[in-house]
Amino acid sequence: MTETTPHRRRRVQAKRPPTIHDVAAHAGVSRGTVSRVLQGGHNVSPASREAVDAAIRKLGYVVNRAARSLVTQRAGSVAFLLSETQDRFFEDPNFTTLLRGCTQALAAHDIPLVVITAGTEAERRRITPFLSAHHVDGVLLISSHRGSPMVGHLRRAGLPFVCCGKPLGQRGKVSYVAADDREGAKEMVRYLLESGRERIATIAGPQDSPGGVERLAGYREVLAEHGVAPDERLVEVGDYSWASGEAGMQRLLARVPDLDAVFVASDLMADGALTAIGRTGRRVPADVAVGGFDDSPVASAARPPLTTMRQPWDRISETMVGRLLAQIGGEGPATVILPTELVVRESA
Amino acid sequence: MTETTPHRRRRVQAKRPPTIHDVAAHAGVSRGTVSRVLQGGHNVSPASREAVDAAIRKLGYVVNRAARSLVTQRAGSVAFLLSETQDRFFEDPNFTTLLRGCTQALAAHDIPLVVITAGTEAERRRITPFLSAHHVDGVLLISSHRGSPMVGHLRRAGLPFVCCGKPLGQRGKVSYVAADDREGAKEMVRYLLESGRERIATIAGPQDSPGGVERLAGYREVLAEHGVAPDERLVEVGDYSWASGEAGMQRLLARVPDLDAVFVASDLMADGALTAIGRTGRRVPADVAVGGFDDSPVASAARPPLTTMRQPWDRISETMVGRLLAQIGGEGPATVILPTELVVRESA
DNA sequence: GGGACGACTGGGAGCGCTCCCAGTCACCGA
DNA sequence: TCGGTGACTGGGAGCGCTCCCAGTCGTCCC
Repeated sequence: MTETTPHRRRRVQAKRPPTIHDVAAHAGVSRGTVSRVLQGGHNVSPASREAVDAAIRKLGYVVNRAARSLVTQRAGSVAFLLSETQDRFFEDPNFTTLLRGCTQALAAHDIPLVVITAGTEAERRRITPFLSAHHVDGVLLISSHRGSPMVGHLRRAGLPFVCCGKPLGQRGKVSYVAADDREGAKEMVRYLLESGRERIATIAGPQDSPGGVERLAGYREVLAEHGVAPDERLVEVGDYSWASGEAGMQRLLARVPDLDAVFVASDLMADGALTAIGRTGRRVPADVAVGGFDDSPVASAARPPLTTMRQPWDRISETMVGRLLAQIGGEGPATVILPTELVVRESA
Repeated sequence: MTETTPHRRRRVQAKRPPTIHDVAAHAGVSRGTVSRVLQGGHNVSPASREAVDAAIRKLGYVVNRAARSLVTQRAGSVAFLLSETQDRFFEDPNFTTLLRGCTQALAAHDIPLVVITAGTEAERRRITPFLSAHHVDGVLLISSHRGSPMVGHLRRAGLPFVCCGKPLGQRGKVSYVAADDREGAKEMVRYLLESGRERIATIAGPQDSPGGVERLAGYREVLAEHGVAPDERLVEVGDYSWASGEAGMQRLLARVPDLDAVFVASDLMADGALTAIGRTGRRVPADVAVGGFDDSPVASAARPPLTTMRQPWDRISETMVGRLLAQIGGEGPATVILPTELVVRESA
């Protein structure tokens, strides 16, 4: 009778971390019971729960995410996907605020955040398999441009996602969270009007970005509501960069020397505008009032500090994460618009 | 004779993604052979390899990372760990540059980057189990302060890690990649001396950060080498923030009105210094030359644009990733110092 | 008394991989 | 002819979990 040699291989390794099996043995219960405690402890007697908790603490047990993922078919992580030319985002001061907010909001749920860039076609090709294989459970999509190709990819992959800002040029229902750009712009322009300004110019954001479009629309709307005749010579369009703000302001001042206020669609551009104004010898806010948008760090560092509309980044990131988790949990898409807040400093 | 009912449960679900088994069946080989192809194709006949590749393409097969992790005991991902008060980093323009560089360098190896913050004690407690359970294979540690507690944690967890910048106050060998702060500072001060400046002040960085210490040391060293008597009235210490640069410059000018140059340890502080100088009616660079450090975006946006030392962020992040992967592969710790580069603009 | 029910538990099966052993087959040199 | 060797392959075992089924108890109601 030959003895069966059951190739017990058991990789030799220095002290493997404890498994659910060890915990079960220590607590004198079965693996099933430990697993039940791990996911909330329903249908577990108080005595068992306590024994398991004690064993977990004693052994320093941490669940093995790979094993869990394998059976639950869930990655247990979420992606922060930058679908945009690198520089545009990485130089945007709002970007880090958003990243920080999302990281924190997810940390509360114990969900790791994976950062992925998809600025070029090559990068998109590389990450598509990653996404369609569901190596993350959902995606926070950061893209400011019209028609990001990622929206289509994500839909096809069947991955839940939430956009930051309204995605332009998309058919069908897309989840997004955005600040109320139009209402924010209106409030700022209204504030300028009410503080007695009469010739209010604007430097808008790029017209292929939702913020750019909406803020310009808000500007026009308020003026119309107040019976001010539209004057296209008072409108410049920038690209959110410092330089475009400076250049835009220069053109505005050349065209309409007696303007007495300007609503600039981003703080960075507003800072550039400040420089252009200063160069002509005009004083801010005495001669020209300047209103920005974002309340990014440059706003308080600018000279004079900028009056601006604060974007509620904390709430935006929290809401994005909340929505994403809801969608991963099976809920349908939704859109959330959050109010902005006027921050009065010295420039207006 | 009761028939054994083998509870074939096989979760019913809409079209599961193809597994290695499906690929094997399609290619007419065994799972083992597919697996071998997946990891480089050693000991696989060309015919098999080709059949497997074709099957993979046809089925759109993507390896299941969870399953692989489970058996290899490797997470297949790496952490970007911010061990620092949130704001300090998230407002640092270099931070995003570094994050971008690391993401890109890792993307080339198909390794996802997980962002983790550990600014507070509570956060550290939360992430410690995550790290010690090896939910990532290694850590890129971003911390500018003396004695980050994370170094100890990581050591205890046996996780490979590489610091960005020399970690202060650490015993034992720690891997790090840093710019040559001291040599960079020396080059800048040398440049100021050679362009005829005689009373050169400095606004140093915080003295609990390696950059702060080294750049100040470099400043002192060059002056000594050139036979300039040390004068502590010419030294101010800031915290890298815009405001501290402005305040420091104000104090310097009050104390030593006839200084004709200043070496500022960061561009952000240098921009603040510019404002303080401008307010006194002095001209830059005619009256006071200003040299910064970093070559961050503010350097070119400043008025006048800053002459500064460029930190080689791209190479730093690439090198950090390279070192980390080497350590994950079993190599020992190492330190790498990369040269900085003088960028001459208008301020000096 | 007996059936129904709810609370709780144990443990088999299986998630999709990699690892490793035992082959098989051709080829070579003695 | 035969053993040895190297290239290649198949498939069992097992990584650490969760899921689910089949139990085992009390309890309660008819």
